[in-house]
Amino acid sequence: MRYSKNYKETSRRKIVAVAAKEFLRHGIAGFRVNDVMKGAGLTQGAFYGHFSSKEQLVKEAVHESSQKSRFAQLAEKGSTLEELICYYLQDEHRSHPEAGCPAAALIGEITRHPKGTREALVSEIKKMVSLIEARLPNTKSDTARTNTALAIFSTMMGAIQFARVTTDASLSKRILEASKEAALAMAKS
Amino acid sequence: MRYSKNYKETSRRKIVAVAAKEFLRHGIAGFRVNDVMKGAGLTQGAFYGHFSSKEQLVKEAVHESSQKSRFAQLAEKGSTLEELICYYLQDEHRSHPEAGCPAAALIGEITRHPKGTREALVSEIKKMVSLIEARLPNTKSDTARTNTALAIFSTMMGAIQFARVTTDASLSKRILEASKEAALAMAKS
DNA sequence: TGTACATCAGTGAACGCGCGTTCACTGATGTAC
DNA sequence: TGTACATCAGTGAACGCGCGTTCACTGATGTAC
Repeated sequence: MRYSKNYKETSRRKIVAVAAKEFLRHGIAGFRVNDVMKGAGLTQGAFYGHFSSKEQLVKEAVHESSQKSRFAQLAEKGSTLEELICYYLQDEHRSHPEAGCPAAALIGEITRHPKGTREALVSEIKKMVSLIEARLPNTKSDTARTNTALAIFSTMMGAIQFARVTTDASLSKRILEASKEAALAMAKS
Repeated sequence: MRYSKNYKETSRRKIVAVAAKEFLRHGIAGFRVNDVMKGAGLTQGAFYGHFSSKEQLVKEAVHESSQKSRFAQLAEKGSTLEELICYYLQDEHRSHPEAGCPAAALIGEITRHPKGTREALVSEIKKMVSLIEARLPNTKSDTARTNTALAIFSTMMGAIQFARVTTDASLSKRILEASKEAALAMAKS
C-alpha cells in the first residue's frame, strides 16, 4: 500500500458527499462533475478513478443525501410523526433543499433517468414512508396504515415543491401551513 | 402581405403546441428546439423568427399545456371535484404526462429557472387551485376553503409524481388509490 | 542501508458531442410605375 | 399588362460553448534484493 488503507476511500466519500449537496441544490443535469471534484479538493480527471460515470455517482449520492437528510436524522433521534411533519413542512426545509428531502428535489427529473437510478430514489422514499407508517396509531389495519403513510408522504412532497416554486413568500407559507394541517389530520384519523 | 394574414401566427401556434407536449414528456432540458421545429413541420433556423430564446418558448408553452390539459378540459365541461380528483389520480394520467398536468411534470425543474418562467407555472397552478376551491362545499370560510384546495392540489401533484417514478406497477397503483382516498376525504370535510 | 523498479491516486490538457443560436441565402408573393 | 424591386417566412450549414469523458503524465510511496 502506497497510501494509507483508506486514502482512496476517503476521497470517494468526499466526492459523494459534495455531489449529494450539489444535486439537491441544482438538480442532476444542473450540477457539474467538475464542480463536485473541486468541492472535494480534487481535479476532474480523478473522477473516473472512482466512478464509471456521472450517472453512477448520482445513484450513490441519492443514498447519501437520504441518509444525511434532516428528516432521517430526526427519525433516528426518535421524533414523533407530528414533529416529522412539522419539520418537513417548514420554512427552513423549504429554503434549504441541500439538507432536505432528495425526493422533493429530484423526483421529476429522476423519473426520466435509467431504471437503476430511479430505483435508488424509490428505495429511499420507501424508507421515509416506513418511518411515517411506524408512527401511525395502531387503531387501523396494516394496509390502512401503509395507505395513510403513502398519502401523507405525497402531500408533504407535493407541498414543499409547490412552496419552493412560488416567488410569493406569503403564498409559500400558506401552502406549507395548509398542507401541514391536512397531513396532521391524516396522521390522527 | 405576402402570405395570408395568419400564416406566421399559425406556424407559431404549431411550435408552441408541439413544445408543450415535448416538455411534458422529456422535461425542459430534455426537449430540443430542433425536434420541436421538426414536429411543427419546419427547420430549426425558423425558430428565432418566432421566439427570442428557448426560455421564452417554455414560458408560452407552460400556458398552452395548462389550457390543453385534460384537467382544465374536464373543469370547463363542469365536472365535479370528485371527478377531477379521480381523473388526476388515475392510471391514464400517470401514464400520459404529455396530456397531463404541467405542474406535475415540471415543478422541480422549473424552480431553478428564471423568475418569469416560474411565475408562468405558478399562475397556471393558481388557476387549478381555484377550480378546486370553487367546487368545495360552502360550509367553511373562504380562507379554510383556499387552504383545503392548496392541500388537495399538493397531495395530488405529489402523488402522481411518486406514482410515476416507481417502476413497480402495483405500488404505483396503490399510491394513487391511497392519495385519492385522502384527497376525497379533504374535499368532503 | 541504498538503489532500481512497480504501483497507483491524482493532474490537467484535450477531445468530442450535443444543442442553442446565428447568418447568408432562397423563393414566393406583393407593390410601384 | 409587364418588369424591376421590396418584403419576409423559412432553409440549412456553421458557429460556439459547456460539459462529460479520456489519456499521457507526475510524484509519492512501497517492495525487491
